[in-house]
Amino acid sequence: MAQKITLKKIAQDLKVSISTVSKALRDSHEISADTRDKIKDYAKKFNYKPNSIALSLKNQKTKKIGIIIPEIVHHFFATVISGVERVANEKGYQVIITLSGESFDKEVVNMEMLANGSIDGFIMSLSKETMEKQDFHHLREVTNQGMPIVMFDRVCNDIPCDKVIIDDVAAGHEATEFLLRKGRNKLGIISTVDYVNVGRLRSQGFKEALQQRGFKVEGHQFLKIEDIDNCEGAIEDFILKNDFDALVAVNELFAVTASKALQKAGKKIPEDVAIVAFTDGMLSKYASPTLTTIGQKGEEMGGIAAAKLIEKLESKHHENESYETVIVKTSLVERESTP
Amino acid sequence: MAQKITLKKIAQDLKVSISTVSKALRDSHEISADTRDKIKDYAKKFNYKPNSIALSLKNQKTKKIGIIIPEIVHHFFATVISGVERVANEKGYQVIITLSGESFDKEVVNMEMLANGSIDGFIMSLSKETMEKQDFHHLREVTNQGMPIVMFDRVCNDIPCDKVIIDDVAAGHEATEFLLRKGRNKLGIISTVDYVNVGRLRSQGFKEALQQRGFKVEGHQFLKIEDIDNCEGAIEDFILKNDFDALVAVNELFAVTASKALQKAGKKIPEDVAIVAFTDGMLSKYASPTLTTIGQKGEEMGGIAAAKLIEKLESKHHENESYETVIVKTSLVERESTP
DNA sequence: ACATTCTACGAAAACGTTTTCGGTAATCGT
DNA sequence: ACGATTACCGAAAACGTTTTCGTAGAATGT
Repeated sequence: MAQKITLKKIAQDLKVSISTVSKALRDSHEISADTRDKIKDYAKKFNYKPNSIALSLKNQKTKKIGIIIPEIVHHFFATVISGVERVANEKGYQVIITLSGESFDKEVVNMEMLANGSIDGFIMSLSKETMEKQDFHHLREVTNQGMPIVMFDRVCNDIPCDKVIIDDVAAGHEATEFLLRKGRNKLGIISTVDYVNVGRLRSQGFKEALQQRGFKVEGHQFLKIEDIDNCEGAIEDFILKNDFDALVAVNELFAVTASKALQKAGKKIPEDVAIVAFTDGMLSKYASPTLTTIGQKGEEMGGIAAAKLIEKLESKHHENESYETVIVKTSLVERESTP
Repeated sequence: MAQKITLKKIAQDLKVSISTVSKALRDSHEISADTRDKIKDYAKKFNYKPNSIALSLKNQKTKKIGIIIPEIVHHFFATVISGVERVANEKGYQVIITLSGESFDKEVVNMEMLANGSIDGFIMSLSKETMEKQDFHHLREVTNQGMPIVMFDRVCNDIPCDKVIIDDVAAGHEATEFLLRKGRNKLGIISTVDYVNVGRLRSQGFKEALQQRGFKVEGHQFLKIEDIDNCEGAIEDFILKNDFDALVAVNELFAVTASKALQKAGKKIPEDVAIVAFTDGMLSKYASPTLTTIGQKGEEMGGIAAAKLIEKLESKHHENESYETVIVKTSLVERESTP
């Protein structure tokens, strides 16, 4: 009903110029106390708030940061967003979210839409398809225009930008070493296909830990899942065909699926088989038995990513052309799935 | 590096006017084929994309919709966002997300920030504090300015707007009736405090179903949880002090917590105690035993909310001053926690 | 009394678009 | 050959800000 109030309208109603209104509201010394108060009262009465679009256009910055992630219905990504939102808000920024749905094309389209002035910078985690194709032209285009990107979790090294990751190799190593110290020696790992960084790197850590302890590492110890939504069959096969006494799973879903398959096969957890999962979320906390996991610190990663991006945005342009990769420390949370 | 290219720059480089460039790019018949092609080639070469901020300012619409939800680290809300994002994107809209963190003040602040021209309309679910205070002035202010709101899940009736909800009473009824038909007759319900709509209404459905079947309904059958993060103690008490043979829980967390407490107490599920939960998510699917739940259709709700909002936005202003409440049908998914 | 400094305000540019309105040629019709 | 139409292009306004600059009158200094 009541149209949005603008500087112009206030100026007309009060018979002063637009400049005067603007200055009065910003407490300029150029304006007499009388007119200043008059204008401020009027503005408050009609609940004036400067139009952020106009400000964005004028200032050439939007105070918005764009997020592109594969999925939001995924606890880890949700925690990251939560962290980004928290520190962004603290610094007066808002967050625009788009979802790639693991599709390269949608990632490209979303980037183009956001890069046309809608935002000041990106925080993103690459889609599976992008990782697979290794096609990063859309990222390069954006950085070439001078728009900063901070990548997290699923990153690539071909683009000059800050990155926030966990040391997946070290984490895989830690999970494996933990199981070895518990006296287990027939280990398997349930991972993703290799083009997904996290899967490959955690598997590598797994391998290194075993080799360091002098164990032989063989192919049958590795299961690489392609379709995360249909993993039951593969996992069941995997645990039945092998005689593991401990499993590492690169995410909760694989872990709980394995846990169920094992129990169905009459194995006791953790007595017969111990399990360590990644990505400490709901499932780990509430599965039966609860799962020992390596936490991925999504909230923290999001917060760091946002802080780094905003720092770049607010440092006087170009000055700071160095890029950093922050490695977030993981932490192992012991629960019932390990002895 | 390479500065963003604008109409002005193209015009300068090609020695024509800005208007000519704009028209050429939009295939105006006023421009000769020669200059049109020349301009289009140049624009394509430098990857020109119209600045969306400038467009927003000119058109007085941003093609963005704002979402305000209590938490994003919550499967139901994540699915809703996913649905909103999907249909919004289909219709050329983008999504800005802010989190209230269940805080009234943050909800107000976020609304004010977004209402200053950043978006064309709201989709939101109220924070717990807002429900408790029953203070909706911020919503009224926004609607008074002519900005449409669509509320979902946690709604209020004091504001003229579209709403998307599930029929919580009917759903509570359905869950209860389902258990009764299975022959159970000592039922309890684990719910939230009453000012949270969904808890109150589902409890009401529970009550009605029992009364319809001629059962007496007593206070000891109801547990109302205040602090969702510390519910174990209360739930354990509840199931030990009562001799239930079936439980309704208004969310997954309560259900799985109860399930664990019951098993710890030596009860078998579903033989001794059956459980029906709400909000079909990860936990229901992967708990042990898996949980029979009433799905909340978050994705669908989000999609409907977005569709209704965009419809309002694109109907010629003011014409359509009627508001609708869409009731999304729930569906019961049977799993192991019921016989 | 005259030059100088303040005080208080307005005009206008700028951000990047789109669109309306004119205007200048050239072409057409007769 | 003369008016009318057409093809093609530019100027300018508008969206809502902020900011630089200009300037009128008043106050001050000598």
